[in-house]
Amino acid sequence: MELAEIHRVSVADQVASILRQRILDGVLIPGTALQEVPMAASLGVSRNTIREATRILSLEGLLKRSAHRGVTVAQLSLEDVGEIYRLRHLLEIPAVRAARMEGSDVLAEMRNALEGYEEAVEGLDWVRAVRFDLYFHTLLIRFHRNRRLESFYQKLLGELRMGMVLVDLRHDNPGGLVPVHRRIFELLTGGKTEECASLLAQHLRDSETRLTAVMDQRIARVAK
Amino acid sequence: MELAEIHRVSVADQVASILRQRILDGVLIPGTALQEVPMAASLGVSRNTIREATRILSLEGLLKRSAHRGVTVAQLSLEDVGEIYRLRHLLEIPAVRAARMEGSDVLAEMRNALEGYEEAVEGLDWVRAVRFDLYFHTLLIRFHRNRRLESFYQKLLGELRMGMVLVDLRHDNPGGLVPVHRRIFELLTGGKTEECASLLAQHLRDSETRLTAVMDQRIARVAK
DNA sequence: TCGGAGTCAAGTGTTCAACAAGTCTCATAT
DNA sequence: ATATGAGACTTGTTGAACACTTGACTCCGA
Repeated sequence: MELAEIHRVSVADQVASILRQRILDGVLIPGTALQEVPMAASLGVSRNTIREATRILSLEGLLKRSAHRGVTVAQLSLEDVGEIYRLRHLLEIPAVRAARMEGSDVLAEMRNALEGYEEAVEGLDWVRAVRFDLYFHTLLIRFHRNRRLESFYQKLLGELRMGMVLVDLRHDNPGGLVPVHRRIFELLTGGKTEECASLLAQHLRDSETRLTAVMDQRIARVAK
Repeated sequence: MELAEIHRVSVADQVASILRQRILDGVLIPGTALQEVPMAASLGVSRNTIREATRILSLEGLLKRSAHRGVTVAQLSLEDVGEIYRLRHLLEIPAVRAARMEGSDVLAEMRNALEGYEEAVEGLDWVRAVRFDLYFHTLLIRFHRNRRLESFYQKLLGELRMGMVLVDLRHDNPGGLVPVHRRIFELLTGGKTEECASLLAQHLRDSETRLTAVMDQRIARVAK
């Protein structure tokens, strides 16, 4: 008899997962106010459980709580984006330098991420594309072989993803990014570490510029 | 009339702070089991509030929850220590390279931390010494000027502190570390960035070795 | 018309009590 | 000595209640 993996997750964690997914997939838009009673009713759980879930997500930076005023879906500012991208440089570049290919399970997963990304782009599924894009970068971080860093990074990219799913696919075709990802992967597997690092740095700069531009437009439009 | 800073913190947050302090000061020893009802009674709050607080601290890595089995104060393994120290290298070294002295409020605080540390060592107050030691390093990170990184780092050093306060002062005199901290500070203010970085790296290696040795002894003693 | 004080509904913060669902202990039987 | 239950204990979750804030609305006077 095999040892079965039992799925024992607390209700609060499950609720947190559901909400997290809705936020990351752009179903819940930044700024949206969430009320405890309606949420509890719609998910079929008690208010206390909802409160635990929102507590979790606020510590992850996806929700923002203000006392007696309720929780809202967090909104990334331009400073936030700058901050996160500086961290991406700080952490991803050393990651490719630390990369060792020996029997790496990471590479296989990266190939999956790459293919998922390319398919999503081809199918014009923006949400999926963003998910695979950031998943690819998370895998880069895995070369540090550091669980704490990995979970921190996942949180970081979660915040970013929340902002990225909002950009409009028609104005901002991500297709141009496909070759970059593939090239990064090839340089990495080819052992051309320094070339890979500098291409990655360039890619990060481009990505930031692109996101910042869209956010600027959005801000301008709102101000109008 | 001035705009007064109002201190409106939820009870759950206050409870979390109290428990956090007790853990970081070594009052609550790693491995200790915490029960909800007695805690709630002793702190004069409800069970729900206690649960929120423990949820917070478990996300910080200071408590460990296992379903239906209660929460215990987290215990650092040797792997954890290694992981944390690798992150310290990864983050602190670039921090001194990024350091810019222009009108820095950080430097003044570092001097405070330094003096607090030296006083604590002189007074043989180990808990205080560890607190100031790690505070000094937190300030180093501040040169990155990145709030997310800072809060992550604080969490990291919190975990470490939980382990460090346990070492026995008599067997492991930290006095020898005083000059190192001061020297790092001097090199930093003197603009000798590279010397500072390499001294810091050495200091981190020493610190890890020292902690690991004590933990090894402790493990051996328990196994006996 | 405008601005401010008082009023009120709605929502969050916190507590309490109850029950469901695991876990641990310990006495019992083999 | 090793399984096996029964039962006590603890955590997980719910639902209801009440205190406190907040924000909007009304009403009033200038």
